[in-house]
Amino acid sequence: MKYLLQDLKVRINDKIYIKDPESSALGKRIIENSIFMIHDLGFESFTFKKLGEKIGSNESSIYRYFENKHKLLLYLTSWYWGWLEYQLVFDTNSISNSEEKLKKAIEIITRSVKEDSSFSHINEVLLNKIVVNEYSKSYLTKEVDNENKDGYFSIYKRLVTRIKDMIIEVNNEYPYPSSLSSTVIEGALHQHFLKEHFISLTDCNNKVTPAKYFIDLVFNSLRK
Amino acid sequence: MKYLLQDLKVRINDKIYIKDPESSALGKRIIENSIFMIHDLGFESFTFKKLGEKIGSNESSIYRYFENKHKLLLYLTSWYWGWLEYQLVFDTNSISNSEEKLKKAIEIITRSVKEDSSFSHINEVLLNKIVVNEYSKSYLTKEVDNENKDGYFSIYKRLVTRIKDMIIEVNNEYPYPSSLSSTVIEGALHQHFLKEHFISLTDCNNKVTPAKYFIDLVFNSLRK
DNA sequence: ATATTTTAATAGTATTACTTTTATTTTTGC
DNA sequence: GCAAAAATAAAAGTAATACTATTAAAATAT
Repeated sequence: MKYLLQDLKVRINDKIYIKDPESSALGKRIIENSIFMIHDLGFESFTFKKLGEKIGSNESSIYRYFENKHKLLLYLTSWYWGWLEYQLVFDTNSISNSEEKLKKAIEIITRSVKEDSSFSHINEVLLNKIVVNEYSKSYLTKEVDNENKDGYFSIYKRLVTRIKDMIIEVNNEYPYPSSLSSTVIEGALHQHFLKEHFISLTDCNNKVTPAKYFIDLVFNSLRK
Repeated sequence: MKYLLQDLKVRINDKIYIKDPESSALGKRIIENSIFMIHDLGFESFTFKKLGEKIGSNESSIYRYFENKHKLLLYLTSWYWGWLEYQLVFDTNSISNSEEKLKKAIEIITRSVKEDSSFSHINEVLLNKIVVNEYSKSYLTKEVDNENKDGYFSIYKRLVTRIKDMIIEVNNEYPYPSSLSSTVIEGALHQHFLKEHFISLTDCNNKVTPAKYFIDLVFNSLRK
């Protein structure tokens, strides 16, 4: 599988960038180092000027790739969801039993990324942490409806739909498959955040994974 | 109940503000109009300068009350959670049946605020919308651990704990009461957001309330 | 009526989030 | 291998943000 991923290029909506960062060495350095910097500084303190300094390049050159840092965040998070979707499809495709398939799917989307598959300049471990801490900020904006129309969230939406379809496969009478799917995906990020910063608000810890909690939650809801 | 609320003053951690906005007419105008402006502009575009202009006052005067707009957001959201907690306690206190009590609690925390109880300068309808759109931003920061230590999120945490305790009352063998509580409270905000901006990702709409979905979710999990 | 506190007005600073222009370097097409 | 085109770097500039500091005026409290 690692092998196959070597050639994977996640397809990102080309309105998100001005110039495709995958198309040049500078572009790749922008992506690689923006992940380090956003992880270190947090999205609010991260600026293109600082990034330019870090990669020994100019602020204005970065603007040739992304209109602003919000678009860069959309790029990074879209890439992440696309990467997760690939794993989801790959790892569940051969499972014929629908319960098992859904269980596996929940495991994949709720686990924290432990090792950098390092097939590229993208560090998935850090990117996963960025998504936990920053993803909400990409859509909790006044521009969300326009950006949604432009398809900026389509990969994420496709992922929610995939899980929804698996839920329906298990129990087609369950009345809230979309809400349950979005709850699990968003809730997983939230439980990971709580685990790090508000331990009294979660039961997840070293021993109890979010996967365990969410599998219990989902299958209790789908019992007939 | 409206009557009783007239005298309610939500107690906010006094480190959140420099000068208590409840203590002066200017302070109250700051709160009242910041709610209008954050709702209109979104938190990112909201500034103290604009607020100063709107209330016919000076930017620097607002800084006498709040260190920065992040602290103002913490104030507003703390007030909101305190107000919700009051309703929760008030409306569930007399219910002796623990299932019924939890059901009522979920209804209260997942409903959207429909009418301004207008006992004060605070518009709860708009504040509820602000919480849906902006609350995550108050804790998804690099300062969260320090601010948590300083008790900035204590009202919210107390609310999560109250629901957790009600969950345990219904089924003390359920292994994830804290996670379930935090999932419902955070998930309710999320479902309301999806309802407005990503209808394909939720089953909630005019007819199906988030309350309905979450009551089903919770009680399916608590069945013995 | 005076002292104290609060608010308003003004000005100033450092930083952000860009844009523009021009020069230099790199790539590519022939 | 060279010219043209494209990409990048450097520098400078702008408007806005997120503040701080100072001083004056107004409100209030004793």
